[in-house]
Amino acid sequence: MSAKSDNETSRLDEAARAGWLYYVAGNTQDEIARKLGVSRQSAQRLVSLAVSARLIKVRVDHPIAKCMELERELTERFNLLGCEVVPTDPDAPASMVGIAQAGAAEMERHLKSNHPKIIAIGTGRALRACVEQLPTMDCPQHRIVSLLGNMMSDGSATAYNVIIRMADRVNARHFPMPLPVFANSHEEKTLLHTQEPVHNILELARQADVTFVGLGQMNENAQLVVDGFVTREEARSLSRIGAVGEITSWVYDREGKLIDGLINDRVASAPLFPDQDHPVFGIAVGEAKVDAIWGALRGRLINSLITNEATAEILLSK
Amino acid sequence: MSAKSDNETSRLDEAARAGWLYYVAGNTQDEIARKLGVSRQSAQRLVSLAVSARLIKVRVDHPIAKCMELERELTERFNLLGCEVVPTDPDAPASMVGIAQAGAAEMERHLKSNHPKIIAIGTGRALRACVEQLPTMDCPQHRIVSLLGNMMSDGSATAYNVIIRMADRVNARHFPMPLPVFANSHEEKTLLHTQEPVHNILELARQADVTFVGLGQMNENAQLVVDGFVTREEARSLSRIGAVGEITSWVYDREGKLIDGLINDRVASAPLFPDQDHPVFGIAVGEAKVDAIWGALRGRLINSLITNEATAEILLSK
DNA sequence: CCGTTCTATAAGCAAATGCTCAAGCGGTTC
DNA sequence: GAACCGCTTGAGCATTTGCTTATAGAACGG
Repeated sequence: MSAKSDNETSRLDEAARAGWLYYVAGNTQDEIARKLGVSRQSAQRLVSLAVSARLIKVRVDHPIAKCMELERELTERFNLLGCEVVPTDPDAPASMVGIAQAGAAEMERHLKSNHPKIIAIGTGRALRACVEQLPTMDCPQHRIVSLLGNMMSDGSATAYNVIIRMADRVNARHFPMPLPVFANSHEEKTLLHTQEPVHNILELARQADVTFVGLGQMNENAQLVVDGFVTREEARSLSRIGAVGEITSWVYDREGKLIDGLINDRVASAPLFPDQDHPVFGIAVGEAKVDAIWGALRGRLINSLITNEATAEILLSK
Repeated sequence: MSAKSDNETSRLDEAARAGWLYYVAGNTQDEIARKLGVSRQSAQRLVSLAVSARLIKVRVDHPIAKCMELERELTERFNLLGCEVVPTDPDAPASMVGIAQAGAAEMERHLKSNHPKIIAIGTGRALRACVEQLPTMDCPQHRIVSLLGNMMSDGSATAYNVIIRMADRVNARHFPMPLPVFANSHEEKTLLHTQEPVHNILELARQADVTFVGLGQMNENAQLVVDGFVTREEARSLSRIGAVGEITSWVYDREGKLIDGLINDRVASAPLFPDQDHPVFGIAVGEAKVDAIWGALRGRLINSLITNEATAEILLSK
């Protein structure tokens, strides 16, 4: 199934062994070199390969008081099903470091279940980072369904194809959405949605046991603008009429209400089901996203949150 | 409940934060020092505290081919319910490093269950090492029951009081066995076992959902001899009539059959229930233990095994 | 068969890390 | 109030690590 050569596999195997000797058994790289019968440089390379191939998983097993407190406050204030707040690196307050690990851990919890689950996935930088942190596993019992297509209207694909990467890592059945992000008109969208396969996928998404989405801010730096789905001009008008964020391209205001008309008429993504019982994780960090997060929480477009300390503090100070 | 001062707690909190910045966010200790507003030396101390307080958990997430293969062979040959083989440090083939982590991970799996479980525990260096690796958690739903007392016949206690440490770490109800390891006679043992509280504990042990025991070899270096429960002379005679190992002080031969009479008449530990459906993990490493492990597996005194590569290889070459 | 390419090894160096020791600091004892 | 104890801090130093460059050998293709 995998295209890896024996060569590469045994190399990873050696790397795992070196990583084990280094991180678990506490050997120095010199010792590892001797024990494995290679040069110190090779040992160093093996260890660093083990790290970069994400064979080495580190977690901090201590409830950092501040983060716990923020989780508690957020959960209470927004009646969340789940909430995780990770420490912030003061130099990179909007970095995905930590968030990615936490998100991956949450995904892993669900994936490890023997009970078959439907896992719905949006797109975006945050989700991509999370999926990159997933270990390779074997989960044929689960189904991963995409909440939105990743086609431009001309048929070309966008960068953040999260679902393919995820399915690849965890070996699960997956259902990418064979649609553009935006239809050319409301009518076209309706038409697309009635196609049999699309209909099935939308149905799966509706039944998802757990959902993970990224949150986009709605201003001139919006991902929708960067990706070219929405013109700078459109973004400005959306912003002017109160849009603060988007989830799977559904644009909403500070109350978490979807904006009527405009581009929401043409969004081909699976509809959002606010206030359901199954967890819907929003994953986002950074001051720029605070309004988007706040709106999504208010309108219960999401009911679970993964963010960092700095972002959580701003959210709670509003 | 805990005797930790606020001071100590906040120090651990800082340590966790430093550990997070170091291991997860990949900062250097200089950067951490700056971000946390302390000297580099303090940062270094915090990081090393985080490690020594076992806040930092590292696991290698790669099926090392050799170990997998050994697990498969052992499982097949001895029809095991569970088997884990960890890499061996060539310089310390009988070291608990790795074994302890693997054992702790197995324990953690059971402890994390919401469903209340009865977990039975023996004693010994291996089990102690495993328990030391457990994170602190809160598991009031489970019951931990000791399979044997830890009293000398004069009432003094022995070193490896595993169950207390374990219960302490995971905050579960626990049932130490209020008995000496050996009674003075078979009659006394029978009498002791009919006492109400002892009877209850034995009953709990019988119902255990999962059991963890260490395996002792039976020669002049046997733990039973070291601890002074058995004289060197007795050990020699046991060895002469075929004893190869002991589990919770029950002595058995190379077929895994309990040795009739002699000290087995006086063992006050919970009886062994070979061939049950619930996992009974034996944890042991080292060439010296191979005969003991082999016998226990043959007689199905254990049905699951945690050991290391080197030991597994010798086992399979027999 | 030769040249090319790739990889492992070796040497060396700068940065990062871990450790030791002495000084400082707060509290306690006499 | 002086001496002392325990603990933390800061400085210096030895070790370890990550990275760069040079070289030798193996693998490959023509």
